[in-house]
Amino acid sequence: MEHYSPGQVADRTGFSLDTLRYYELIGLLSDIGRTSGGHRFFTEDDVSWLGILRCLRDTGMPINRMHTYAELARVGSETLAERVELLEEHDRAVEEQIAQLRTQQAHIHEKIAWYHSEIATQARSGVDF
Amino acid sequence: MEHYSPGQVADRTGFSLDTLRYYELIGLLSDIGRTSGGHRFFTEDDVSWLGILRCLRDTGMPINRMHTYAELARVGSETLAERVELLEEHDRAVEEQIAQLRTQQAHIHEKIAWYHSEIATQARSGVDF
DNA sequence: CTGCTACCTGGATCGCGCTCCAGGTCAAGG
DNA sequence: CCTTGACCTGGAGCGCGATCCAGGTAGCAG
Repeated sequence: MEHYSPGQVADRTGFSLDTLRYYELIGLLSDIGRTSGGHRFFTEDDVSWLGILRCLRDTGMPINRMHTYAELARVGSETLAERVELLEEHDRAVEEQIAQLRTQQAHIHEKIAWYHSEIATQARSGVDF
Repeated sequence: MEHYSPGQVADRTGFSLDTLRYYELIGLLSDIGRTSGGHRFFTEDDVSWLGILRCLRDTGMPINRMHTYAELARVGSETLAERVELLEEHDRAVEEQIAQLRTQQAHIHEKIAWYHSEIATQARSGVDF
């Protein structure tokens, strides 16, 4: 127990096998276990770390930033403050991103409303040939 | 008046000169005016169309979707219904995107809170060498 | 007319984040 | 044992959305 094969981890995290290997390659994952035959196995901790990566990735954090975070985590507890700062900065970026989306969405709404009135006008003028 | 040089349009829309040319090339812009010498000039309509493109792009619409929209717009008023439908679908996608971001942001908040408590604990235990 | 900047074209290149492939090895069920 | 499917490695390739470049022309201020 507490060991997962690459395939199981792919299923649980939604990352592809290739992505898992890629993440290890570029240093987002480290100290991934290996069987005597060279096959990877993941621990519960690895899986929850992947959960964090997924969350950061899905909120648009670039890989080099995730890499910084991973390196801080690797160092140990003396980097807790730096890590929380990085997350807080990212949180602000996410907030900003949402605000931007809302603003642009408002423009889309205006455009949609304009289309509706245009369509209504067209209907009234009897254009249906 | 009512004519803008590529450089002016770049300034006003925030798209680079290269991007303007690229958008024309791939069919997001059409019937862009040319001087006798072959230099482009943009009308007020072109600029506002670019405003729409910017809005769609910034909310994550892929180019091939923008292209569909552009083609519908090119056809004329009989595609109004299709265009509004496309925008409404995109609007739902944006809504979804925001919801996703909020969900993931909540996880980030949890993580941040966890870090703060961890840091507090570490402070209490007097680790400051 | 001269200079100078803005603009032109076609095509190559980039950065990101994977994704795919060939050619092989491992490991578990029958 | 043997098969079969999951996994391994190194490296090439992809899709998107631009971005850059070389070598040349337009067009305006002085």
